[in-house]
Amino acid sequence: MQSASQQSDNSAPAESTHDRVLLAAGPIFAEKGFRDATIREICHAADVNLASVNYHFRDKRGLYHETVLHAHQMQSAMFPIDFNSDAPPAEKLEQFVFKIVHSMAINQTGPWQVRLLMNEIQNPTDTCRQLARDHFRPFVEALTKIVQEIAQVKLTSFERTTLAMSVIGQCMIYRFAPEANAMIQQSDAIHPQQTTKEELQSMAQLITSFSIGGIEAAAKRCSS
Amino acid sequence: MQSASQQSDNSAPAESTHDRVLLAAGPIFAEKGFRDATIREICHAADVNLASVNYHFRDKRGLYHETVLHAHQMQSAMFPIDFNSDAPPAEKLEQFVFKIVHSMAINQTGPWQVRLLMNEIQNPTDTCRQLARDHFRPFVEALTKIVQEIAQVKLTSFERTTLAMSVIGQCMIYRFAPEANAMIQQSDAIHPQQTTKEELQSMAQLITSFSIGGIEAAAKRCSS
DNA sequence: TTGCGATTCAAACAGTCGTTTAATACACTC
DNA sequence: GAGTGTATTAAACGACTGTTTGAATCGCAA
Repeated sequence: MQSASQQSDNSAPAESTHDRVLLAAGPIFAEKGFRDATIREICHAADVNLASVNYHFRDKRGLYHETVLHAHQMQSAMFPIDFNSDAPPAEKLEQFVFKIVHSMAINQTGPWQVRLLMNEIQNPTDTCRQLARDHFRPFVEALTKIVQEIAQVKLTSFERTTLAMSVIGQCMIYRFAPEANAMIQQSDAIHPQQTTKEELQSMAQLITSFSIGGIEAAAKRCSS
Repeated sequence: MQSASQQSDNSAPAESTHDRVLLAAGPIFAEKGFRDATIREICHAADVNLASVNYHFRDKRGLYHETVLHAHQMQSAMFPIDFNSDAPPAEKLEQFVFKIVHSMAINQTGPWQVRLLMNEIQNPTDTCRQLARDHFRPFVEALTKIVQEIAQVKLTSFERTTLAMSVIGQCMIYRFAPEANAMIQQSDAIHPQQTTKEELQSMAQLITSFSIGGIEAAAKRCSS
């Protein structure tokens, strides 16, 4: 197998074959999906031999698996969040919304990391199961707690989860189908292509206000 | 080309080859996606010759195109909506939410029509462009008008659209990634697999309450 | 029956894919 | 310099894909 690190220098251009393939695979898997991306194209982009994928990653799925995990940790590191904050719940909710919205809409089509993770979520493999267990579930559970705090009245498990999903749904709708979104809103200006930082900011604030008002209204309805 | 209708009887078993292929293709395209579905599998399921697809639909894409359009009109006919109702806006919003939620969660994995349309929306072809122009856009515009009515204060185009998308996002989040959703909520009961009619009902009511409260709260924030 | 267009059929075609193989080059120890 | 395990390479393999082809079959009018 691979020899950990044989290069002693840290010069950027001299990456190992392993890493060159991993980096090249990301955008290609993200754009074309697992099936339509070909090993030949990836190896060509990485400028390595065709057999490299099978040598370093066992097979195509192995490469895909590592690519998705790598993409997630890049994406996750860019937007850390404090799960144990003692800020008021409204502020914590704002943090969550900002994290999701910003991590999803950095630039036009979204970075390839986001597209890759979206594909994996929509067409999940074992990789997604692993991510769900280790990252997504704790995230959703933390959000659910915040929802309960904002609601004031005691909610059932069903109500809590539905409201939390409402918050997440608002943030993610833009990234689930960006192309179709652009088709629908077309040249009507709005957020598709090239969302500015200011638009992103006000979008997140709108969603936060919407969510807080929504949770309170729904909770009032639940208690009666 | 095909001879319109050569069969005079309406007996169910004797469908034309054209229709048998169309019906068989739906669930297979829905489950496996365009690329992974093979015309050999479709033709085998329809019990017709391999060359039938190319004869009746030109090529694989032609069959896919017709299959998606057919799926949409089946789905659309099942949940009609009154665009020109003069009911109070809150009631109209409730109608919209009910339509989306119900049309998306009929049974566990959703009917193949929903899956097929979701795939097309998430990975759009020209078929999606056609649907967006003829159906999705008018739908979103009608919803946007309702949002404006509920908001009371005059909203900008950006605000209107963002709030309308918030409503849609809440409804669709469950169907964009049903498998991943199940992974996250796992055995925690909740709505994934087998949503009952009652759950669906209360989910739609929760989302409606959430949305009305959300729109009012966001609008109040916008006007200040 | 004969002729004709529409449909169905078995078979093959041409291309692409992931993977394997066997030979080679490399880095390093003894 | 011989030996050794790792890494890279060009070439091929075998399987599967969408599509085409040319003959066979059917329904039906003249």
